[in-house]
Amino acid sequence: MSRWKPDAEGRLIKAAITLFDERGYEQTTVAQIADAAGLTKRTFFRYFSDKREVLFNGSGELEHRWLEAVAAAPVDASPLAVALAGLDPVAEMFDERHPFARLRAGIVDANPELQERELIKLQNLAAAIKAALIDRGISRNAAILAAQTGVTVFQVAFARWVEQDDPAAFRRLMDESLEELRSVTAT
Amino acid sequence: MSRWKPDAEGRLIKAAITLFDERGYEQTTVAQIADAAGLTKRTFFRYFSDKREVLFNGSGELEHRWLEAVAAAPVDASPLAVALAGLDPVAEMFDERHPFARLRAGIVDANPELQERELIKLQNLAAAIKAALIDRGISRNAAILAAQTGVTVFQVAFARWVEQDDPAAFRRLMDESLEELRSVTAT
DNA sequence: ACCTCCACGGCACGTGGTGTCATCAACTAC
DNA sequence: GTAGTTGATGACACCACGTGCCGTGGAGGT
Repeated sequence: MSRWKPDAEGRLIKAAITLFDERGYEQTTVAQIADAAGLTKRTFFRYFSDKREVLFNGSGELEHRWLEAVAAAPVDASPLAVALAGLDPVAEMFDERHPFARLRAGIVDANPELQERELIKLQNLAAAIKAALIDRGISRNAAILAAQTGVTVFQVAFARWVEQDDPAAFRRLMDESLEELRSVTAT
Repeated sequence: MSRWKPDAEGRLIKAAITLFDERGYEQTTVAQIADAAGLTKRTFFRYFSDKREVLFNGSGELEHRWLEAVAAAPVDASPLAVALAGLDPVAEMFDERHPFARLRAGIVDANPELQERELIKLQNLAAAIKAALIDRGISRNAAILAAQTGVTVFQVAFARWVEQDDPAAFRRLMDESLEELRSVTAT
């Protein structure tokens, strides 16, 4: 028999989300999370660099998928089209996580610290996309703006997807947001 | 003779920036800042809600100026034009603060915590602009995208302004960024 | 002469986050 | 099967952030 129960990280995430949802983020202590997962505070910080990070487990996969799609985009595509190539695999990734995303969004929306973390994750994503665009020979200026615009479209569409009921609507909402952005910037 | 030296807040800000620049943000303690300003830790937290906030003194004025300009924009202006109306008074505000902005940008760039705070300030600004646009009768969707786009243009132009040498170039850099954004989204 | 105000000091406390060492099942080597 | 090694976790001490609470004493009014 093994010395410890398996999947310590998963247990911590599950315990954290449950407690954040029940009592709120600030009212929940790291020690309480660790305790609920049958672990200690010290172990929590071995898996997550800080208390917020336990809610941002999926951000690595998001960035990974997005960058893969960017790398696979046609060579003759426009900067914005390349940046937006990430939207397809990302939409696919979210289709099955609608209930979880809602729960998590409720927690994040209720706490400024978590919103800050969410924003810097998005900025890191934009920076990575920008670097990929520059690698493709796109100018620095166009790369920044295309990457930032792509992430903005994602951000807006994500917010809409969370607050409506159709889990499969993500891709459509992204297209709509992009179209609205074009119409706004055209004037 | 008065019991305390005047301008406690200003002394705290000055001491903080000096110490952050010399030793780095994380290596500087709130107690050290307060001590350098001839005050105590407790008093620091009466002026600033947390350690980061001492670097974000100007954000209130920035938002105020921007929103004033939005309110004063012509009734028939497009959503994006209204959102961008804030760029003029804001550019004017920054002309005289180029050296300070550089010093501050160096500190912020060296620390993720501070970048998070900067991002949420920008998001709050975008949210305020969005609300102002909605008040003017602009649709929710267009308001979000116009506000977010306006802030993105500001953000990009600000970064360029800090890294180049002409303190008066802000307005021009904003126009260039906007033009590049139009060209990126048009394709 | 008295009173009220209020900016600040002082102190205790909870929590986040880290460095360091101990523990002990599982795995490896022979 | 015995010995050594590895690696996830516990245990503990510690520091800095941030807050609640009360004390203090000059400024300014009556």
